[in-house]
Amino acid sequence: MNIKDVAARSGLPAKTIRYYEEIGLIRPLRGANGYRAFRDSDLHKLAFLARARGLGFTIEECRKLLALYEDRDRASADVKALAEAHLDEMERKIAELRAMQATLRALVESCAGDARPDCPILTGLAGPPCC
Amino acid sequence: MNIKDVAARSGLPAKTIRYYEEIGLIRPLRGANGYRAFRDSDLHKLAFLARARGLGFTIEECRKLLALYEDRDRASADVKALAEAHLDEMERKIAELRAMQATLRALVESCAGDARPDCPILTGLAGPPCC
DNA sequence: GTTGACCTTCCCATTACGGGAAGGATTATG
DNA sequence: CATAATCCTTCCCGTAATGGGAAGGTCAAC
Repeated sequence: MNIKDVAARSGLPAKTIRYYEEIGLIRPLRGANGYRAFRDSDLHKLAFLARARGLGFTIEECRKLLALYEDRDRASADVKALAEAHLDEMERKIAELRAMQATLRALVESCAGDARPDCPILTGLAGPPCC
Repeated sequence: MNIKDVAARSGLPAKTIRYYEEIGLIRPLRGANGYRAFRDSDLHKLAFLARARGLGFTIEECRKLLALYEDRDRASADVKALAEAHLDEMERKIAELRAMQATLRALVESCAGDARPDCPILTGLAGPPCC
């Protein structure tokens, strides 16, 4: 398979696939013409990576997941630990976003949003709530 | 004021302050020795930027907010629109994180997490749920 | 006068790619 | 069989918002 085929089948852009090779996530063969020659195993890995990335795992986490995937003697506990760490990280990000949202929402709600210049959002950003 | 002072008072690292100057968010004066000489107005802007960044606004959004802040004839509606767009963006990100979380959480919950190699997380990543 | 704490600029690294150029290979069409 | 379209390759630059650290000038204190 050439790169366009695996791109279509994995859902990843060709650019991304080349990048994944560059950083050692996959090692496709090479044809006599210099073209990458992808095996089914490469495609499987790419599809795996596409899903893992889609769940928000970083590239380095994906690398570990792939290593575990390829290691038939892994302990599922290792996988679970990685996944739970990622769940925690997402939880943290959500909490952070919610906190920012809450603060901004309060400012937005106190803003008239009309043609006048008075704006509690700007004064809120300019200084501590009421000094 | 020198950079260390405004850094301490604004809560921003000196590096960040230099960067903000480089991209034109602030324009501190310069002393004869080449040191940046920050006025109170610079400090106010930096504090404003620190709060806006803390609420998740991008640098370009901060630039617009700062312009509105400095424009005494702005309409509060313009500020509110910017803030609401940002609220929407945060909402979108939260939804995305929650969706990823839900998927991953389902996989994690079906994983024994013991010394055995069988792992639904990995098989889930390897292929569509049940084909 | 010499530390030590500042300040400056400059360059490289980060994350995970995307755009696009320059040029070779393959395939399709006339 | 020539040529055009489509592929492929590598290479280099750009993103967002800094952080790290080097090389070197300045300033305050002792």
